[in-house]
Amino acid sequence: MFYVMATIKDIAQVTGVSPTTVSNVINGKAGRVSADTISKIEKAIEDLGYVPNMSARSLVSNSSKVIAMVNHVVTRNDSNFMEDPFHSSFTGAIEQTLREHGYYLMLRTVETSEELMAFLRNWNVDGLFFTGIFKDQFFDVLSVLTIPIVFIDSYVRHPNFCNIGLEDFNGSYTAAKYLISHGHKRIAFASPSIRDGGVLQERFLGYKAALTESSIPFDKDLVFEYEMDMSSCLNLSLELVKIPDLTGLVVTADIMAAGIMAGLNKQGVRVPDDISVVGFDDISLCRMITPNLTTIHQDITLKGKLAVEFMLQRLKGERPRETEVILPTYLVERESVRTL
Amino acid sequence: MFYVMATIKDIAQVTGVSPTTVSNVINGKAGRVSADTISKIEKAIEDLGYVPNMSARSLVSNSSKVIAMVNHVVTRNDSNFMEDPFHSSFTGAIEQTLREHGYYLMLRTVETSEELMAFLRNWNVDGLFFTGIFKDQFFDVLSVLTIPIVFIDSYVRHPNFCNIGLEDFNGSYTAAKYLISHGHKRIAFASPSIRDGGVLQERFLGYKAALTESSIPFDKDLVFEYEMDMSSCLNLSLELVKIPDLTGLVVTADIMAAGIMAGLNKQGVRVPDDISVVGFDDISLCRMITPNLTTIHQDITLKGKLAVEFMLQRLKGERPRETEVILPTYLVERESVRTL
DNA sequence: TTGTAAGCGTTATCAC
DNA sequence: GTGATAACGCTTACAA
Repeated sequence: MFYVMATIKDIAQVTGVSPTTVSNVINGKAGRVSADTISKIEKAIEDLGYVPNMSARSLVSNSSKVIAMVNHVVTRNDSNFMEDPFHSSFTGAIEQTLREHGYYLMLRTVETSEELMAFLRNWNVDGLFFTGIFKDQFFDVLSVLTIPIVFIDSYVRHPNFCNIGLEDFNGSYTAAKYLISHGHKRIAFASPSIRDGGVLQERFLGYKAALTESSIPFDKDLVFEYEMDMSSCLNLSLELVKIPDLTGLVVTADIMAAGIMAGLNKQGVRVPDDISVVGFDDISLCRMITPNLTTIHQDITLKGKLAVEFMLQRLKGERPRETEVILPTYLVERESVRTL
Repeated sequence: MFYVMATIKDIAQVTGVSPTTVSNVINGKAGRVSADTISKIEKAIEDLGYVPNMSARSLVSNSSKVIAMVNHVVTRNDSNFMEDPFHSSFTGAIEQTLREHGYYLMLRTVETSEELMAFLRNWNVDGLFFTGIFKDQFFDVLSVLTIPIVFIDSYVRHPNFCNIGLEDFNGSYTAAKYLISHGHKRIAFASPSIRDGGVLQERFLGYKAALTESSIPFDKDLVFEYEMDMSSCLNLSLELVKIPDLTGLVVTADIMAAGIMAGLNKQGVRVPDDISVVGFDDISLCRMITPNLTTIHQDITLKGKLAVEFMLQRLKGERPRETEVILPTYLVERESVRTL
């Protein structure tokens, strides 16, 4: 397949030593090898352009150096489902750090537990990042595994797992409170489909708690579950303008907020004059739209860093003292909220 | 590592046949096996939860089923380098189709040819997606390979490679022409670092050609190479407002255009009243910002589809008649350009 | 300090 | 139809 594909045997032959010795040198067990042979072998490795065959290693060593980033496949509104700046910056950052530590990143979406399990065993996967899992989903499979598993944004607790989470409840709570403190009373909540035990549910509960705390009756007609893509946002804005007295809106993602605002704008409804909006995430988009979006900030870079850190620790066999990190959120005040 | 890890041998033992027979059944060489044993074996496979060990397969068969998506690591302005909706939607789409055909996707960034080569041989990679390569870069390595290679957005021509490209020249040409036809004469060009033989160079040349064709002298002080992140865009907008008589701006990416527009806005410079802007890509963001961004459309989903299609064809050993597809671009008229 | 040999899970060749 | 056996490239006891 490739021009040359030197193996340990080739190196051994050229150098006049045994495969074992070559292997020892490669694996840094240099204590057992004379300086002379080491340099001879290293030269041969260089000359022949030897690179280890990971499949062979994996086969014999029960460690594949493969880390998987698993996404649960979600029903998506067709095409532009992932015009979501998150995953990419995230995945990129994770790949980089992993690579620096000698690991390889596989991407995979799965639909069922069986699929997941099969995949993990196909490749003898060493570690697992899992994003956006819901309560009980895949739980049967995952809790059986002994490899390091790092969850991102999941409300699952288990001693075997690490979780990098976010103050989701708190975030939306703050958002709603902020609107309330600015005189708003009729506040809607917009989010993609809210599922049990998921991030969005927490955010929803935060929103609700803020209302209750301020003695504002919760009105479930003000909760809108729409997809994040542009046309869904447009449709949603059509609904919003029909609501009498609506003055505030809490949204669970900046992109969605931006889409809605564009829709409202088209309807002649002004933000923040007619409706005030608070987003979630604080992506750079917030400063690109007019008005600049007031939002709940989260540190996505840190999230990625922590996730890999956890993974690498567990990979080394260390057990991090904390099995969970909840990153803080805070409100960034911009221009999309008006005082009533 | 996992609770059970059934192998072909186990299946053989349970069924009372030889590993060879099991292997034959698994690989659909059923012609050689009696219907009776087949069903026995299939049952055992089910019962024991057997899944093939890909490492072993890879080792023996010279085919790993691993497809790599390789990105050239770019100097990036620190963190939020990849807040770019493209790669993620792209990668996601590719993974999905690949998976449906029994392949696995590895993500990898590389800095040098050696690194790339080592990686490919480490895993005996079956196929390669390569994004954003520049002329001659990695060329030495890639032209030696016999595995299918699909380029995306690369100006490299070679009989071994497939390339999914875009009318980059034409896109920016159209953008500039559009501005010119609306009465603009001082038109700047904003882009991330323009490298020889890259996509951005083509776009730059398109812009330049439009000027020349309309007898507008090219002024290299109107070419701005800035990163795409928000703060670079802000800085760039600071420069732009200093230029006397500047009325038009051609930008090579929508996100960048949006960032610049936000910056201009902050300076009290209005789009399109003071400066008209044309973007590139037509991401959903265009309809979220005010004014809606006039831009050059490209079909990113189609790009992904074609890329996998090419890959799968070549993987099957077919040689596509065309080795290159250049996707069309066209201008989408919105609100960011004013007639002078 | 170095070498021999077995074995990881799979497929392929060839014999029965 | 079915089954030994070897081989893929590597690591690891165990010898020498």
